[in-house]
Amino acid sequence: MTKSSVQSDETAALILNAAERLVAVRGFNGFSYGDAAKELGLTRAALHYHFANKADLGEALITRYGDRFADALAAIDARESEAMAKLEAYAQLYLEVLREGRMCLCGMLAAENETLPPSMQDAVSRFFISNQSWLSSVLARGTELGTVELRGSPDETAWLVINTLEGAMLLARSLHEVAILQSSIDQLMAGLRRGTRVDV
Amino acid sequence: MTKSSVQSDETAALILNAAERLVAVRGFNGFSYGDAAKELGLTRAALHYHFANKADLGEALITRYGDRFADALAAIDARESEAMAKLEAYAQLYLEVLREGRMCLCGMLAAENETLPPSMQDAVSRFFISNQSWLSSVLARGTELGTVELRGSPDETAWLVINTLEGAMLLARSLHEVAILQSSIDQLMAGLRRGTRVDV
DNA sequence: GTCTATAGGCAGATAGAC
DNA sequence: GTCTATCTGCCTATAGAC
Repeated sequence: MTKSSVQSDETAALILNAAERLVAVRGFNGFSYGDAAKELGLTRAALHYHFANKADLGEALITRYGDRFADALAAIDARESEAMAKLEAYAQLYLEVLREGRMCLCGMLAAENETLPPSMQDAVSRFFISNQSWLSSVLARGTELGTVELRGSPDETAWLVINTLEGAMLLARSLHEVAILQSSIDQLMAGLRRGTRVDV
Repeated sequence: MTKSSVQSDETAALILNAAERLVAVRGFNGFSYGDAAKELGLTRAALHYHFANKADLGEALITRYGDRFADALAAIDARESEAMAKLEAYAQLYLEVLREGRMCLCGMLAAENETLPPSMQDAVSRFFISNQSWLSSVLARGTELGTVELRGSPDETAWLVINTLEGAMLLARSLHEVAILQSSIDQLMAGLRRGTRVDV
């Protein structure tokens, strides 16, 4: 790999960093090449060299975000063996993003779905389906082992977990109240943990 | 009231109708005066006559939406006396909006929060707090009467309900799968209804 | 790779005729 | 109340110099 191509990759990564934060905070439609260029001390033309158009940049954003999320899930699998511990770690990912004042990138893009290029819509869908699939496996395994108690199927419950976390993030961020997410996580986990339910 | 002022009110209402749908589908940043004007067969200048600037239009949108939601909650209170029935009816409001292919107006605006004029941010916050307050009362009353069983305080659980519904709407809409919301509603309700929990 | 310059379009907003 | 015309500014994107 030549020096210039390394620099190119590094610049591309810096652009993705800035763009990811801007999109997660302001939305794809509230973000422009000019915003990112300004932050990086570059011109808009330089950004177009690395990402020819906004749809390309958007796709790259989602792909990298999805890859990073997949890595995080693999790390959780390597670190935690018990289902509830995995779920707690999963929820912590959302809390960390919120504490940076961001939305989940794909949660933000889901809101803007109707205005996104189809390639980005598809990438967002894949992100959620991948998360749901991981969660569903964790929930199914936890049920087998008796640490998790479901009210619906693992698939349905997996969606409930994602929905609750994404929605709680949305509300917590707009109300400037992290506790809104924290408390929803606590209640969600209490509802899944076997042996914490109080009546019949 | 003169005929012309009636026409003005009617035109203003038509503008709000078109704008509300466009914003709930495309977002405030994905919406323009031109979009609404085109739908109504008017010019952008005509819209500026009724709503001088976009922030004014946005505030009017939220105010009217909040008033309509408050009316719907009052109708629920008049129609249903039991807490779980009220909660089911509340959830149905979200399902109806989703079936029209829309997001909750304020859920959409919550995502775009950081790019909104402060007056709109405040109005969105008030909307959610008003909903949370109503839900909290319903949950507290249901607990007293023994039809509802909470895992947290009524306040915390009220946020959980809103978060879950907003998040489920967000995901269901972007994945074109109404069942994602329906199933989250079912699980949420099952978790609140006394006597449906299966273990201790 | 990054720049300057620019094209071409659409945005929000206003002025003034009707 | 609604129109046409216009201002101003920002946007995405490209061409071509360095």
